[in-house]
Amino acid sequence: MFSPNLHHDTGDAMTDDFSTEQKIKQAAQRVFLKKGYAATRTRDIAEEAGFNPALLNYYFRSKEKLFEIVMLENMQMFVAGVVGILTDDATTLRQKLHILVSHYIDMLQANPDLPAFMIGEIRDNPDGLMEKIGFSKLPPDASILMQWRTLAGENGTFKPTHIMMNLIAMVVFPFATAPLIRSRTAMDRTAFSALMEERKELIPMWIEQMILAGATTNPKS
Amino acid sequence: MFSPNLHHDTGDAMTDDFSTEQKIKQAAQRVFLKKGYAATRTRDIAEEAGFNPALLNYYFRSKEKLFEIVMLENMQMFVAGVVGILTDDATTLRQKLHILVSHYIDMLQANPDLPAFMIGEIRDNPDGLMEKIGFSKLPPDASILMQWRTLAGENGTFKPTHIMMNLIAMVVFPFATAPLIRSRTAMDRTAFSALMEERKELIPMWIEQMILAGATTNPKS
DNA sequence: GTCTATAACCTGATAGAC
DNA sequence: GTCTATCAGGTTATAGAC
Repeated sequence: MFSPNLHHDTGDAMTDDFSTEQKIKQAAQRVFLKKGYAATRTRDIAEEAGFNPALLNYYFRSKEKLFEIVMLENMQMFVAGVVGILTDDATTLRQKLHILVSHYIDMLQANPDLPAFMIGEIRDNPDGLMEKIGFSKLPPDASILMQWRTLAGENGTFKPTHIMMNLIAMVVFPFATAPLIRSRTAMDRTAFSALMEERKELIPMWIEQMILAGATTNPKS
Repeated sequence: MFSPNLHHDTGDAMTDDFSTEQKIKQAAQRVFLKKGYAATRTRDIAEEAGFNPALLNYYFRSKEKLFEIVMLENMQMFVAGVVGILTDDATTLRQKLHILVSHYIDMLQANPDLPAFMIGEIRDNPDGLMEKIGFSKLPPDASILMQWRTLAGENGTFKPTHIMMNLIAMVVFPFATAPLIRSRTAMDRTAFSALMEERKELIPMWIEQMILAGATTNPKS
């Protein structure tokens, strides 16, 4: 039903990253990411890529089709590699947290507009593209879940969902609100980046504390 | 330069909440909040309010003017009352955290679309309406800052900015991503609300831990 | 494959009757 | 104050020349 290349194949086995099609896709990625779907005009994309607006329709048929492609790739960026990290039997829980947080912060430093874009899309298209993404659920015996239970005890006092929320929130939210944070604290882009680098060490530490705070052995008892 | 009522006064002293003007504003609030500025058509607002599209221009002259008004009120919701909480000499730090978190969660339970809306606007209009908001900086001797220093020691190992980020992130982020969270965890709206109610107790606890973890007395020493 | 010209459509805003 | 009808402007998409 869905094909990334709507037009005929080039005949070349390898995909040429400098082809017009690729350039348009990359330009679209940048513009959609910065402004969102509704606020983006196809002319913006053509201008950004330095091409004629008609080429967009030649290669991708419509703005919407192009958006779906870019969208899908952006979403996959969010989940790429994560399952591998979480199911690795060779790493400790502490190591997993470190690797996961570093992985995400690095990715977001390179793509700082991604969080706001995703949040906008989640809103505009609640059930639309959400399923298309390979957000495959973890198997119940995934390494991280076993380790989690060991640390928190079988009957931790609050749900893992809370901790997951916190982990993602602490990593992603600062990027989503970066313009506001920077203007409020008079940080420039470099200072903000440095702050996020600090968080690579801090967030895993905080998360570990949270897991312990919810462990079976309640401080009050 | 900016006046909420562009047309002549009604002559009535009290503002009638059921006037056409008010109804349009409320409908606009709902639609803008759900879809953002760019994706909203003036016809959507008229339909939502059950009125003729022409009335929007009659009362507010343009879509943009109407948006500014609604926007401003939304943003003020975010900061309303917070300074008062943070500078109250009669409450402990722990109490302040509790009150602040409860205050925000209550407000967001009533306005769950607000976070995604704000994030979208921060992106689309980085420096535009940000200053109009009464985001008045705290005085350096604000009660909460003194109490913070007492708890963390004068030279806490990491910046208060981190903790502030975490506090806001843990409260706001779940709402910004609620549709995704609910679909991923098979929660209905009620279950999600209940989860956020739990967080009224949990977040202040976590934050306190974080402050202690960054206190002058380092666990390692 | 790429460009120019233009069609087809949509959206915000206004004029004028009631 | 509210409605109908319509305009002006801008946007996506296509037809057809090169």
